[in-house]
Amino acid sequence: MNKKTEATSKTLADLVYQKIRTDIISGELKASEKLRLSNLCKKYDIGMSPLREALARLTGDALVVTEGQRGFWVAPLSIEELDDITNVRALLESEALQQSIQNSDEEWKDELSMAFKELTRIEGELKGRSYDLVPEWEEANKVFHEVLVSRCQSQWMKKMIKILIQQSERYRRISLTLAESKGNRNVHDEHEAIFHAAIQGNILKACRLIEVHLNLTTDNVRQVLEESI
Amino acid sequence: MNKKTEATSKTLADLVYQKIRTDIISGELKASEKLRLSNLCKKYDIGMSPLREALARLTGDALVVTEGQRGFWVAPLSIEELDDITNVRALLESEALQQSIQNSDEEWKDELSMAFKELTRIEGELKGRSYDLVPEWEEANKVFHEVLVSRCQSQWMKKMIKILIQQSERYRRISLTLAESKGNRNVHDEHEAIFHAAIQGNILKACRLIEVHLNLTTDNVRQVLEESI
DNA sequence: ACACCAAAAAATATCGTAATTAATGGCCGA
DNA sequence: TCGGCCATTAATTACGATATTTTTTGGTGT
Repeated sequence: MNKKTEATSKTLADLVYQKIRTDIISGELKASEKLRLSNLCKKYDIGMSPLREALARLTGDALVVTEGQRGFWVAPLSIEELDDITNVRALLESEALQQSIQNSDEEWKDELSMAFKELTRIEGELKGRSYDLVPEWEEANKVFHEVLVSRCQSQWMKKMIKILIQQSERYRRISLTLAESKGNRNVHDEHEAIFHAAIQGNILKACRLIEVHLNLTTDNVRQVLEESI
Repeated sequence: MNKKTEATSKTLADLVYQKIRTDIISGELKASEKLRLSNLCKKYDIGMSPLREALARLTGDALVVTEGQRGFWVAPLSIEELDDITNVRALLESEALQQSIQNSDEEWKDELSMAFKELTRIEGELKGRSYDLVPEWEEANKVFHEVLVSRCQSQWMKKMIKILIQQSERYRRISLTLAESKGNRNVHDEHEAIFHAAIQGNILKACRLIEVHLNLTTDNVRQVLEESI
């Protein structure tokens, strides 16, 4: 069907999987929305086979739910699940951070410093404006959190954290489209505190701080969600 | 193709997903084995479409791995991963047990007592023979562990524990086909200790015991695996 | 004769389309 | 109003076409 799909070792199923995942997390595909296969075929310009494969994989990520012979839906959102996700994520991410700090070396500290510096730089350029939905900040924020736990040796821990972050992101992104986030919070200071504790090897403090950080983010999201329901 | 598939709200993709999963966990499909699609079509008497869907879902469970245009393989086994899985499982399962105990009520204690009694009964009937691979014992063991964490409110915790148990099971089952497990261990006593601690609401003790229990099982499996590699 | 590479052939995975099967909704009669 | 029946819609699956990877083959140079 493609004449010379150069530089593409990926399958169409892969590509559409990523596209749909992005669209669910961004909220373009709305929570609980029915996913009609023929519509998606047109929308993503693709056949049934790769589409179904992609949806099957998204079901594994809990971004899509499916029922017998009745089709697929975007997974619903709920405040209960948001809290659940946050709790499990805090448990896993603080454990991963602990291990990461225990395995830390100079290289890690350099990487972390650079990630924090980059984040700070972007925040400076935004001069007071909200960070949310600014792509560069989103990316730098993601990198900072990834580097934090990067020295954790457990592949399974990382795999699960990845899924949970995906879920959190969906809640956060969707809450941002519903209302401007309340500015009574200094995310930069939270990051800075985590950064210093991590660099200093203060495991307990770093873990406590990251748990607080996750919970504060969730508090924001929950507030918006509660109002909008 | 089926005239009246009554009592079956399940799709073919569902059925073959379960079959293949069972065969991977039991070891009938061997670790790292290449899964040739046409072979599987014949073996499970099914078409490509539902087969591919099933494999996509199994990829999400990390029981199958896939690479671009090169197909599917049964996920490989390694001692490193076994240890990884055990550690994460211990972390999550002891947290879940803690929550379960905190939410415990009389009904839970009854259920747990019954599950333990049933397990004990079956062990009595086996009179010294190894429990492993005896279907009734396997089932009762599974039920006991499930009831233990059943009052944990976190759906995500349970979802992840389920995946990890699946993985552990694969390692355990496969190690049993490689060698008779060493009998220098009293699984019944371990269960009994966990049971009593849980019933008495001794959270710390119960959590410590279940961690030890998981690690002892892994020690057995690791021993067999090390020898056979 | 042997290693190395290129090109053809075979095997296999992937995908689009069409046929099959099940669920849904409306209509009619009780 | 309540079922039951049929038409419509949609999901599921089979199958055939295409693209990709792997293996084999044959040729070339050392």
